Amino acid sequence: MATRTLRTTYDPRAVEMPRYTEWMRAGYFRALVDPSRTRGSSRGPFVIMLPLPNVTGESHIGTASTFSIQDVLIRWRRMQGRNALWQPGTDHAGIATQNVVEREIAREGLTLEALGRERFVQRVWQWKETYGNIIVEQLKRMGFSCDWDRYIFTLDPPYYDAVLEAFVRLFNQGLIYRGKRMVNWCPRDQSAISDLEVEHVEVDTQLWHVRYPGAGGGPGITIATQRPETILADVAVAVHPADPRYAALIGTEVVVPIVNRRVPVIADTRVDREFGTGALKITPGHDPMDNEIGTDHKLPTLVILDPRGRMTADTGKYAGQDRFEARKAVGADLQALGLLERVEPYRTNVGTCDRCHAVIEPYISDQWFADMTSMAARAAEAIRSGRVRFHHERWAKIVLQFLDHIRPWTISRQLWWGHRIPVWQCDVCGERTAAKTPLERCPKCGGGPVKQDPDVLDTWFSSGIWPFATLGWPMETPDLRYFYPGDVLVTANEILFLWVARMIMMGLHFMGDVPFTDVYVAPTVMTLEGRRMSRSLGTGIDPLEMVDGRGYGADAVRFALISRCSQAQQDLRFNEKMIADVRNFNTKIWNATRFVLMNLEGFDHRRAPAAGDLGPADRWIRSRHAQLSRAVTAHLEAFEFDKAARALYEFIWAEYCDWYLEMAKVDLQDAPSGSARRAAIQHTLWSVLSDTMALLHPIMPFLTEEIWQQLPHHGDSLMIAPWPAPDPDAVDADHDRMMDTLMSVVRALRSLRSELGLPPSQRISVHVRADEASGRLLAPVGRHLAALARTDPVSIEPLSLPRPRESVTAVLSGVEVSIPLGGLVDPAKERDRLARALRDLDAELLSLQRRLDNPDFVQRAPADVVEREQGRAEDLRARRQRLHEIAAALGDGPAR
RNA sequence: GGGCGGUUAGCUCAGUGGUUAGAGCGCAUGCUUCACACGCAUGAGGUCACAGGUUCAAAUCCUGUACCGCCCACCA
Repeated sequence: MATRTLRTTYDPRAVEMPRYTEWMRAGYFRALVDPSRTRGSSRGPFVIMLPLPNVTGESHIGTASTFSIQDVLIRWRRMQGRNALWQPGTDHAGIATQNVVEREIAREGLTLEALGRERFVQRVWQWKETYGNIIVEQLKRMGFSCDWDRYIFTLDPPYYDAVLEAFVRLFNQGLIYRGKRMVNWCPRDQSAISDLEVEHVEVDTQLWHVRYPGAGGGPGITIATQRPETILADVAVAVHPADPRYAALIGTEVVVPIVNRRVPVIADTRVDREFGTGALKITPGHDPMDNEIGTDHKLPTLVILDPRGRMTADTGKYAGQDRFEARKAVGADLQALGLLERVEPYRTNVGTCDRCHAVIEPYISDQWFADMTSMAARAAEAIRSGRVRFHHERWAKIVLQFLDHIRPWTISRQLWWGHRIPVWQCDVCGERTAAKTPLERCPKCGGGPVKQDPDVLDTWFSSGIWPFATLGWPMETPDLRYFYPGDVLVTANEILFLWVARMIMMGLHFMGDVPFTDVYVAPTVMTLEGRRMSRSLGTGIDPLEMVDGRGYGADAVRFALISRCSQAQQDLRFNEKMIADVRNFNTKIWNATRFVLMNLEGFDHRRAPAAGDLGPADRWIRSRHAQLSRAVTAHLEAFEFDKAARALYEFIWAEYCDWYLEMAKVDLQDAPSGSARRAAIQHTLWSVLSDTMALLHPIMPFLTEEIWQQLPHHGDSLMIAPWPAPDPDAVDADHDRMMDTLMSVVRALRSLRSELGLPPSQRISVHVRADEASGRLLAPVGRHLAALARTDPVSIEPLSLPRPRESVTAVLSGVEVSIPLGGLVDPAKERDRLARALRDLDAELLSLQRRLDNPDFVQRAPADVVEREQGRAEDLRARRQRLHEIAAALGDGPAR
């Protein structure tokens, strides 16, 4: 073939997108039911459900990292021959999307009310058509090999139908019920949210100490509160029954300031005597614990805040004030009344809405709840029995903790964008009926007109059925039978409860089986300072900006993230430099390929080299490659992506490029064109590089495909090439040892050269003297030794021969290398060098000898360990002896 | 308040009982060595957070302490 010339740098921008288009066109991402590839077989299905990004989503380093891991798994399994399905889609993301569009219409001076439900929902659809594909395009740009033909949006009609089906079934099973409860209310979003959507944040606030005078004119009781505005809704003051300070007051009445309401002093063990004054004001309308206490003591519930968090009309002068405004106003009035004893600074947690960050209001309202108790128990059992495994396994404990303490799930949202709750209530008899198709009349009383519930479902309710609803459920489709249950779920730890736990619960409930067997929890990507990456904080790295803006390419971003995804860490500190480093790695691979291509004239891959035609370097790199291939596969199987990436990096750079290619240069010089020997070298250059590209492909699909296509004899895409099977026969301990010896000799020579200030351009003559074993190892690579150390041709002589005079010598195990310098040897420097070498050797020998002199060690340590240490000691003593000889020959031997 | 993780070279991290603890980056020195200066070579740099303990042997196992981070939690 003709020599190809390639540029010395690789431009990912020029190749990545066109290549992706080609893959798409070829249909490589597609997964189809194939009964001949049976479940559980080596060619059977392998399924990953993409953690569906929000339609409002944009490229984010966190998604880039979890999705890169998924693509590694999918591409690797696909190459292994599995029928790999990566199911993509996007989430309608109820509150998030509604907020975005609400802001949009607000800019036009419109409000929700003015627009009306139907027109608003239409607007959101319009918005979705315009912007909803951004995230999909970004995923494609990263090279992710999802089966886009199967792309699903959670409000697509079939998926919508599945969501309603799930609701109706749970409703009819009595697992969904309606109730008037205290829920987490977001005054900004005007909706209930679930416990999991509340983010607790630490804030500095104040603790107000307020006196409630006794109804009979006594001093009364002083309480401590963070929320003086809720005093208006107080219905009691509670103290601990065993608190001597207040024992006499229990059963008496005190007067709530401002509203002058007489309320009882009650006793309840839930009061903490240590906190504040030990007396607790009871506000059942605005505090969860007070609500419980109020219920138990049959106290009335007063409400003084409206759904927007403003004081209600019946609060007199405070009516209409925001809760925080009212807090100050009430505080001032208490002060004026002389009932505010003191205000102290106080640090505490407040609940905020995870979408809009408004402070959550505990609020009593009518909502739909799902009772998850039995589902959680089954999910917990599945995890405990190992049917679902977590990586790292510590996450299992955390999920179990959640499942073991499961609480009712508030599933209704007072929004317009989402799956509308399929419940119709009869105007006449009040009966509520769940049905997938709209009802006209009440089925209970037969005639009453019905109205549909106005609320929509929690977004996470619909994503909980993602693993099977995407495959056609509730219909028994071939897809569902073939692809469910799936295999791996890769996600960030922040949605373990919101999503992962719920998929396990729903999968077991509706499908009778877990949705996946392995959950890999990816680390959270942080800045170098340990701050969360976030666009709003300006601390983020935008992967797309790295890929195209900075020109590093998708491969570099993927490798940089994956090589640092260790299971042990829950954080991943990351910066742009790490991506730039991978770009350098890519250039290195690219140039190694150029070198290989330049040396493939006349190469025919069908001419498999005979064993005798392979040189020592060829055998060594084939041996190392076989070991690499085994290691990479094992690491991927163990979800150790960082180790797989590092093994590849190490092999390519430090073994293939730094040593093998340099040695191959020597071999190519020696092997005549057209010879079998030359063909063997070419075959090694080509096959090791090709197979390494295959191993690297799941992590860096674009560069590896590009090189695969440049290398001769690869017709089809690397995407569908077989995963390299390690060749056990290639593993060659003798040649591994040979190279170890060669490397240490070469390094010793380079080190001497550097220390003596001999520039690389200066050829030097060296004497290598070796004992029998080392001599045998070095003899076949003498030419390489000379080339790598840039010396005149060397002959390997027996160690028993005398050292050359007037030379400097490095002493290795079984080998000595000497550089004759004639009169240029500086005895002082040389003595110094030898003294340092001796000092290191002695230190090592000393600690070793101490161990060997310890009878406990010799008796108790395993025999092989003792034997090895004895061997080492012997070697060290021999080397020390030689160093002493050299020093003695110099005269004025170094002080011991 | 409960739970979990981390602490190893200037930085980011490997290293889970057995050589004198490693890598990449950064730093220093030298190099237009015919694939690559986004490179090559050589080198400096660590009392493995601290204190106890177990063991013939501890960065590694156990206990405690400190600091950093995360999750859960109705002490107002």
